[in-house]
Amino acid sequence: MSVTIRDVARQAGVSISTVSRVLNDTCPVREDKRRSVIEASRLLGYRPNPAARSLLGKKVGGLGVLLPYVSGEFFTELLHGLDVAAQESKFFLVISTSHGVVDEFKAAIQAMHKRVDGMIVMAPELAADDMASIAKSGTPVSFVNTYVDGLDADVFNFDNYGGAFAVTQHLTALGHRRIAIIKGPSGAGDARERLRGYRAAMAEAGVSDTRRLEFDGDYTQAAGFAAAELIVQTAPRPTAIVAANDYCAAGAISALNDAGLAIPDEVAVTGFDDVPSSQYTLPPLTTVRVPIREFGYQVFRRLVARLEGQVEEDEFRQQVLPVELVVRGSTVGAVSQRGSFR
Amino acid sequence: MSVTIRDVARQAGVSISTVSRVLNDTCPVREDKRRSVIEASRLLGYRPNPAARSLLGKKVGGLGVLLPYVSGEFFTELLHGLDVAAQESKFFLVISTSHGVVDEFKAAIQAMHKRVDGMIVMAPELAADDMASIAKSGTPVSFVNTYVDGLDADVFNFDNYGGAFAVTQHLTALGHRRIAIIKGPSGAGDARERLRGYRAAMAEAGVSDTRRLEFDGDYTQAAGFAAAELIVQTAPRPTAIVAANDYCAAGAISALNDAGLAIPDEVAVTGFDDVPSSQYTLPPLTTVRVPIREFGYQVFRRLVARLEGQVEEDEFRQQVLPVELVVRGSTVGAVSQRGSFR
DNA sequence: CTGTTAGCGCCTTCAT
DNA sequence: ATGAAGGCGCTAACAG
Repeated sequence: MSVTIRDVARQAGVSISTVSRVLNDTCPVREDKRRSVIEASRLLGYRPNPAARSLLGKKVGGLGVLLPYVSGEFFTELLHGLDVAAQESKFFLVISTSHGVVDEFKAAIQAMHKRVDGMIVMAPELAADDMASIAKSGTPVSFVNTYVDGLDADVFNFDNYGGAFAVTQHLTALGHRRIAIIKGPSGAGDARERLRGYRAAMAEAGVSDTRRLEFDGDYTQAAGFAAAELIVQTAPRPTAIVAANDYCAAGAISALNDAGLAIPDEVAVTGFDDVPSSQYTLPPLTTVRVPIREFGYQVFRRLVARLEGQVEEDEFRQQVLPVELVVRGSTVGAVSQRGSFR
Repeated sequence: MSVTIRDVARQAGVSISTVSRVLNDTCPVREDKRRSVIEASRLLGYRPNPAARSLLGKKVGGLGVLLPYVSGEFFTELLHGLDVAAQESKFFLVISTSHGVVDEFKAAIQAMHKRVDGMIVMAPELAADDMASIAKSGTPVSFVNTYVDGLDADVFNFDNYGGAFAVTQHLTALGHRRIAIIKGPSGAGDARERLRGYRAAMAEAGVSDTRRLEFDGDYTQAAGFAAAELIVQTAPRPTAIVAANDYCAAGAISALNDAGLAIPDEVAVTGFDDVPSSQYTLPPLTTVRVPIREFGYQVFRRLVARLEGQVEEDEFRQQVLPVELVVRGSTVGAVSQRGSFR
């Protein structure tokens, strides 16, 4: 086995409590003993066993992160923000993915038990009561991108509604009226919010019935491609497409290119998220910028504040982070301007 | 506190040993007791405390991953591969980053102690003896992208030498002779290997002295930009640039565009890694494809095999994974072909 | 100031 | 087949 506190005590010629006191700096210890403990500890290469500490009810120093995936630019950016915050706070990150499968998700939650002091959870597919029970499990949790009310947890969302409203309004302001939407997965709260924003902006422009303009999708490029193929066959053909996210928009752009339709002159396209690669589509994508990394950072900081007792146990916050419209060539030819909508 | 094995025992009217036996399926237990234990356990929502288990010398079920960063397409892809493998093997991932700072790295290693059963480490900046001491720490370790001999650990590398050789040879075959290279960080083993490959291919083409053609860089886009600015001022001007990685190549492309030089007609450019965005540079980048995700997966599997005792304790493997030349528009105009070089 | 002791939750002999 | 008891490494009372 590895070296324990007892080995250090023996080596230093003191009791184990003295070693503990020196290493944790919890009570004053005579200088010579203190020194010999420190030396013995270094000599032996002693590392306290975190399991033993944890057993005594101490914090373990880890934060769990539960995401659908780790790949894709969205999650990458989120992880980056979390990582920066973790480094600052001396927490380590335990990461699990659910791949949208509820069972994998629950298994991951189980696995986190007692291994982390808190959790950051993004689980669009999870039912409200499952979330509630996680929130009550004893481990503090922050939910991300979650539209469930009354959780005993902090909840952080982007302004999905506002962003979708803004990008749709941008199109109506350009004169578009037949604006199709490629929706996100029907179960996901963020996708619903984006749909709501689209409908509201359409209604404001006088289009109150959008049923014929709504097409199914699931945030993937493939779905965007397939939906756009349907859209271009619709008569009268929509003059613009609001895609639920950037990947989906990228798929739509491919389909429009295949169909020989000019973007934005014959069909304009918009996305959502502003992942880095959206600057490089042809034409570059008009979209809604989401400050993902900053978002991750803030979520983390708030959770750490709670763990450190700086937040009342029963004080929960529901926070909506602003987003920003980014106008590029996929809606207005040969122009690249950016505007904030609030 | 949370519910312990004792609570379950009381609820089920048996001893804690019986509970343990039932839950771990370690010895036969009378059917009715077994059932009441299972029910009690579910009723109370019992979760074994992993800290207590770990204290008894059991595996903790986690794998540590230590990387310079989590952002950037390279690390993202690597994480993805690791994540897939982790999910399969029911391991959780503990992730830490060093940001290239040796002290952060060492702190992270400390933090992993006894919290994980094994570690996957990528630390280009770490000294050989530090690696050796990590390898001997008791926790099995796999090193990634590491050029240090004689480690008591598995070591996985890409064929950095071969890839650089191939991409340089591709240029010499096109007739180029004044081929500049923008190097990676001088301390990094992979960068050294890439430089070696470049020099070998140049020598093969009859250019044995490349000193005037070598420019400093550090894998960043900014460095690529700066280096290319120097390169275009060189007389006689190089006709091609081998960049140490794709980001660096992207910076060089920007600089060449700013200088009004046509790619590839006046200056050809190559990268290394084939990160996804390299398909979208203008022109698309000729580069070396590295199967990063697959790589992560394999590294993980091998480590798990070791943890499960399927590998002899003192059997270490040094593995080099093949790479592939991808030819795009940045070296040959209006063509997009892909070839394997081995 | 310092050593001794009692657990934290669990698994594992050792008896029964 | 099952219960009692010891101990993993550590911290925090409790005595000196």
